[in-house]
Amino acid sequence: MDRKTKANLTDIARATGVSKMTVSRVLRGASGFSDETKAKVLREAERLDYVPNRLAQAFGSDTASTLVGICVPRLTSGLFGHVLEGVDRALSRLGYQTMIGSHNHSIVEEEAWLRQLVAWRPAGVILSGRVHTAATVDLLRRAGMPVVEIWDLTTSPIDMAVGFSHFDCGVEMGQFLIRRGRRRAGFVGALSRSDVMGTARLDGFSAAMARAGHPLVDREVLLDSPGFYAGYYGLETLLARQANLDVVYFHNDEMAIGGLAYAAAHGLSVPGDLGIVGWGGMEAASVLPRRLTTTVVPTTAIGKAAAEGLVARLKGEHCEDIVVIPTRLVPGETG
Amino acid sequence: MDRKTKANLTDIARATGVSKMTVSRVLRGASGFSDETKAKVLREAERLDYVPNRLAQAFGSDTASTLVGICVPRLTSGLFGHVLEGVDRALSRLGYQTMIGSHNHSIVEEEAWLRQLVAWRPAGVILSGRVHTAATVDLLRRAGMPVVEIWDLTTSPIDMAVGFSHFDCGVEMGQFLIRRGRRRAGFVGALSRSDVMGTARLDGFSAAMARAGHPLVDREVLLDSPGFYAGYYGLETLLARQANLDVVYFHNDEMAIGGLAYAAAHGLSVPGDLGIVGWGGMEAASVLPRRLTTTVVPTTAIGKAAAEGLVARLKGEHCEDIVVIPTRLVPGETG
DNA sequence: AAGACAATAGTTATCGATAACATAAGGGAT
DNA sequence: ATCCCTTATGTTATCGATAACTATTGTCTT
Repeated sequence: MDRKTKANLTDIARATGVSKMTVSRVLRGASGFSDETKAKVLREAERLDYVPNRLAQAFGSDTASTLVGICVPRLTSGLFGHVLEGVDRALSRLGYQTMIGSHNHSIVEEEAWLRQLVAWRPAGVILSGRVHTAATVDLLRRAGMPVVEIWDLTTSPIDMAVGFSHFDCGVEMGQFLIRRGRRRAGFVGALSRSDVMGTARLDGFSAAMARAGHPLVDREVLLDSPGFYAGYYGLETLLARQANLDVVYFHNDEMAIGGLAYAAAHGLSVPGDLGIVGWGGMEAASVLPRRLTTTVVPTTAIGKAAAEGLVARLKGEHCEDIVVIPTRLVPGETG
Repeated sequence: MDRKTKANLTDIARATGVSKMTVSRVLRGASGFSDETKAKVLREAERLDYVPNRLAQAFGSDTASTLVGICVPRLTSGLFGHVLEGVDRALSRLGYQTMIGSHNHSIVEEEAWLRQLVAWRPAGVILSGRVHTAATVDLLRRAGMPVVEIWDLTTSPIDMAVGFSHFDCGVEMGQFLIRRGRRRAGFVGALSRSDVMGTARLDGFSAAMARAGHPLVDREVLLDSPGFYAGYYGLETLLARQANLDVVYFHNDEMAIGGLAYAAAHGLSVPGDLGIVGWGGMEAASVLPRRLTTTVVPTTAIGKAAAEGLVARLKGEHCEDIVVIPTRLVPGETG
């Protein structure tokens, strides 16, 4: 790992007999050089396997960084994987690089990650959710870079926001279940740490049921990661307390599928004895023997829109502060 | 986004009345300053909200980069999400930042990503698989940084390798099914582009069946992403050609679950009429009414080992070139 | 008391690219 | 012919941190 293993502008300049400024101009595609010079420079750059030093570029100019950070709650979630893919594909197509982080639903960890990121003087940052520490917000304002908050919309974003309202997702599902005749609803969640977005769905759901005159009967919220097992055992615990629920709203589809597994294992007929509905729209949900009733979230589209909005702002193009990417309640055969 | 919005070493030096070299020494924790100076410097750094400029650090010293790149086939795969989480958690704990990329099973896209990465002069890189373009290998050798190839082991890694043998996974499953009395096996896969690792499993499986005297009867390989739908329709297509298979090995668990859905929808008893086995060990597989027979891959452990090995090498500590993270065939109730 | 040495500090040069300014040559217009 | 552009190019300074060197103390040894 010796210093000077790579060719730089000076090497190309020496090889072609022009100044390194001219080389820089050619390689950047700026103006001010003859076709002949351009050809010579490009030929030598190729021959010397020139790789531009982005550290030097970003360091020297302050506007040239092509680094974008994105922080999501968990990298293991199927939904965030798709968001990440949407972001990364859009960014790399536009010539940017993606630095990731995960904070496990902790805004304190998010802040710690952001401090590390800011040290790299990135061009912009994408965060998940709309709740952040005061220091995070302060850091972002002082950094003066574009910020996109994705996943949960807010009416007053730090800079830009792309996503949908988790509260409204809950409301919509509540209203849907009321229309389907459900009256005694429960909720099973796994709100590890402070998952404010999952809580927002529960709040919306709860509000809708209450407004319809049939308030939420009971809830079981595990301190666990919101996966299949948590859904299975969460439902078991809830039903042990409340035998006569007619529907259960789950934190997400993974948990709902866990709930379906519990129902199947204990001879409960779904949706006859009990309705089971989820949230998120994981692919598995639609290929189950009985299609899960759930809210489909356009994950990749959110990632793509966030990345493109960020880049638009970087280029000084117009971009809406708030972009709504609507979710879609898909009635299945389980609720 | 003005230049000079952030305090730098010179600002702290001015505020404390020492040279910026001394400030640098204090903040880096190097030696050569009094406790009194240290206290003053730290106080001012705090007061001025000093954020070190990693661009300058990495640019100036050539050994100080704390940037590590990782490229996986797809960010949307549940398995790679866990790998990524393992990598990112280990790296951020050790003070490194993670830059991601995905190449959709194309070694040409991997090369393009690597070219972008190398321009950032990263401390190291983690790649997936053991097949790369010649230019990729060349680029890596000349970059002179630690490289970890994960996921599929090779006996001659570019630098280091962490993972397991996909071929052996296939062999093991073949031998297992033979022991269970299966004789007429099929395979359903979705090898988008050149998924050499999926192909290696098929090859191993095929070899094991042939060696036992019961060669693979038929295979259906879709040009699609290896998800639930592909498993569902892949099995349908395969069974249309070969009615009397007694077991089907799927590319992965998602596809196997799709296959189970097809079997359920068409009145096939599993494993009575047909065995269905997968690969990967997604959480869903273990909570199905009938637990899927599959190979569990310790994804997070692979990510963690790769990250820690890379950092060990960066720090000049000893680290094995090849780290085997064994997979585990878990007999379920479907095959 | 002189020399050796450690502790604490400052000075200078450097990494690679680029912005800003300077220069030189040529081409029209008057 | 002079002036004023335009085009092509070179020069200088700069970004922030740090390696490598130098300088100044003060302390300890013999």
